[in-house]
Amino acid sequence: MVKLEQMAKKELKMTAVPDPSTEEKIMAAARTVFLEKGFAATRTRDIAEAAGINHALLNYYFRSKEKLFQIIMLNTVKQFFSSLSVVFNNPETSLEKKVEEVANYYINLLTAHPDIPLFIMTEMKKGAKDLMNQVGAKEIVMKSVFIKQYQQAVKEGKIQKLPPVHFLMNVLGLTVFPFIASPMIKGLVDLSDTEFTSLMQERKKLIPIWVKMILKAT
Amino acid sequence: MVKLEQMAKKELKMTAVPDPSTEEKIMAAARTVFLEKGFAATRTRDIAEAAGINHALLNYYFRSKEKLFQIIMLNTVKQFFSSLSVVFNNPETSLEKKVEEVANYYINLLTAHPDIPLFIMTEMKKGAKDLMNQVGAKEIVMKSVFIKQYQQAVKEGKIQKLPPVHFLMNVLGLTVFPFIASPMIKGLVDLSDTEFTSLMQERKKLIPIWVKMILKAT
DNA sequence: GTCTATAACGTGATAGAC
DNA sequence: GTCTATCACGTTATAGAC
Repeated sequence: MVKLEQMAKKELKMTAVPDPSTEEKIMAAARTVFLEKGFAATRTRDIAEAAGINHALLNYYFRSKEKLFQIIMLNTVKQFFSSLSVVFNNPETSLEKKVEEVANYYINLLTAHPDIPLFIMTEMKKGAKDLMNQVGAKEIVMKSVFIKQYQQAVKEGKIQKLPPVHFLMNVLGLTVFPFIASPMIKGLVDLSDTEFTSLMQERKKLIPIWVKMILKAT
Repeated sequence: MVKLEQMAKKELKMTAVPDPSTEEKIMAAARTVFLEKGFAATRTRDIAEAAGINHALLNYYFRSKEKLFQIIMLNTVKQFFSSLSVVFNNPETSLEKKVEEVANYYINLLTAHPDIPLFIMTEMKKGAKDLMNQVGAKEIVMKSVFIKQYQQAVKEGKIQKLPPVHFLMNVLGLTVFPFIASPMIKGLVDLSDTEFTSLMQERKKLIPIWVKMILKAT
């Protein structure tokens, strides 16, 4: 498990390296293909081809498809929660400001990488607990300044008295769901990719307003 | 394509038949397994086992895994949109009432079959357009009384002036997203299945209130 | 480290007896 | 219609030359 952690770190450091090593090329390609097709539907040959390397090298560097997948998965989940941690634990910003920052961050991230949420949700069905522990998701979210601020606001009667889970589901639902459902949405309303993207940009401003209303509702 | 439609209908009529035929047993089992694992990860042998039949019979009745999948897929999407149509096109109910009914319907459906949304969203990446046409999803939603009421309310200045897509995403996001993300949510907050279900029951009342606030927000 | 060749296995599908 | 046996193929993984 330590080994896996090390290799996972390696992938994250892969930014702007002059000439990517074979190992790095494989990981980059694996990330793309796994995210697009999911574990079961991707063949190691697809990854090798996308990486422009001989497919035997994949096993040389990572032993198995499964191991390679675990590394990619771990990093993707890490990415999903890491910046959330920064935003959620900033003691300087208000509850409302945090919502705004979360919406902004995720809409930017998912506009660039729309496959992330469906990938994470799908693969979490096969073992969420392990992953959540490895990235410390529970601590990041539930022990955050954000939650404390929420509970304080409830105590002061400023917002509706409800468990914070509802609030989490609301913010993520409003922000992340459109990306998950984008094939359906685009089919329903005849949206081009560009039009969809600008809708999401609009939501950066709208979601904080909406959430503010939701919080006060009785 | 006519043939496929007929077989798809057959599956829907499968309720409370005294002794299910082999064909029906296969479809029921296929539905369960496909919904749980997705197309790529399920083996026809899994389906045969779940149905309690010889795995050669699967090909005898349905020619291929692919054909069988299409039937299941079509019915699942149909189910997802059918009752929506009834609710959305009722001229007797108000906009607010419709939101309430949609939330109620989906929370009931997804509590019983939590795998449906992730299944639909995943498989729609490989061809949403065809499916949407086959079930007439675009007409059901975009030409509905619901949309007309929405546009009327905008014209009268009763609600915020925004394209109805945002509204659709909001209602579905608040209602459906929690089921998609349930493995993550349960991991974050340490919820049992029962606790999760009762949270969703709570949302039946909350979502209509929240949506009302969202609509008015400026 | 990288390649070719091939092993080992699983899976979808069919032939043919009953 | 149902079963057993088997084929044909694709896929992961490895052995071994370079």
